[in-house]
Amino acid sequence: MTDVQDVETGARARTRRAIVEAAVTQLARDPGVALGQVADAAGVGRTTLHRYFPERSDLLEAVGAETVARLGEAHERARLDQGTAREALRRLCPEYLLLGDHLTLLFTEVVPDAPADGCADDDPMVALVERGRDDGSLDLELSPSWVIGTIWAQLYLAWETLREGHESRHDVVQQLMRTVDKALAP
Amino acid sequence: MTDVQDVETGARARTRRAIVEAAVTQLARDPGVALGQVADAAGVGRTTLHRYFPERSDLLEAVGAETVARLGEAHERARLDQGTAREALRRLCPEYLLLGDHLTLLFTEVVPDAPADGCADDDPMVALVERGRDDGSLDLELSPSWVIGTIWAQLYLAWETLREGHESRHDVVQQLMRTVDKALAP
DNA sequence: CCGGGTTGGAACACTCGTGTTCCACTTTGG
DNA sequence: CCAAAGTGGAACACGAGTGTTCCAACCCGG
Repeated sequence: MTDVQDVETGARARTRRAIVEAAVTQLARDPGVALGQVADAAGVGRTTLHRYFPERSDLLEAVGAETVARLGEAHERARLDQGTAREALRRLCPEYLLLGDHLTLLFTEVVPDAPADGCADDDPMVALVERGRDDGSLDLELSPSWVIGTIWAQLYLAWETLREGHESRHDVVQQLMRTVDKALAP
Repeated sequence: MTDVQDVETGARARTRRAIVEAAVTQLARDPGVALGQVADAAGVGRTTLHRYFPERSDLLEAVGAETVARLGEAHERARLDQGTAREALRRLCPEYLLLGDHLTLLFTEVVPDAPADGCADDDPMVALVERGRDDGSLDLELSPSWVIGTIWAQLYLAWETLREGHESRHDVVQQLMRTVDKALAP
């Protein structure tokens, strides 16, 4: 039983990581990118890529797993269950922004079975928003799905702005927090 | 000299419109959609589609022109130069929302030379935001490009929400206006 | 030093979308 | 009613991406 999280050392593991990372970058740029281009970006031959991921869908699955894992880490670091929902949200946004291209993948849904923008029932974001409505830290006139959608939309804007390179991360985070906070406060 | 805007009547014009409209819908769903699928959606043969638009780029160009035209009409209807910038913005949002799938095309930039999210200098949106910063109806701590980005991001969210069909247009417009207004007010 | 593990390139067959040509059919306007 | 315009389908060549096989070269550990 070779689990997804094998011994992440040695040549094989290193090659595998390189391919997945390159795939994340390239897929974020163009969802229909050719596998040969991913291989080039990873610095490996196309043959090698196919050795690790026989079919395109296998690679997409691996990328999805990686994204989900990163998402989970972000949730942990943000300690979502501490303080009011709004405070938790203020910790969560910068963490999400660290996901980089994974944000693009989540937003454009190029990846299979990755939790799309607030569609999963076990999404911590859903629970967080529910809590925010209870503790009065969120605007009750906005539906939960709209609140979640707004957060994702602004996160995407923040990441795109950052990727363009015209504004510093500090400025982007500042404006992201300000916008989200004002929009969602009661 | 057969201009883009011919006598928009007769069989040819009707067929042409059907193809372009189908292309807008299909391209919004999948930017890499096959031309055969566009032809099917338009209710014409693939041969006929190629008769009107010899190459894929020709169709994309026509779709882009259509989008730009619709955008212009929305700008006119919103009477951007009347009242404060914030008032104009409140008229503009619902108009933009009427653009439907064209919003998706603008947002995902599948179309050539269509003014991407606030990248064009002659974009009325840029002028509007400049005015808003002058007349004090917009938050000065947010950069102009962030303000424009926020508007587009929320518009896209609104359209996607509407397209899902879980909320009425009235509710969506209500939440869109409330969110944008709160986020961008000083 | 040697042998297994790993790699990359060449070559191949296959699928799919594209763009083209040709021809028979239907519609429409004079 | 009849010719011209418009249409749709079949068939074709072509290119690009995919997935596979085979083999020579390389690296690293025992």
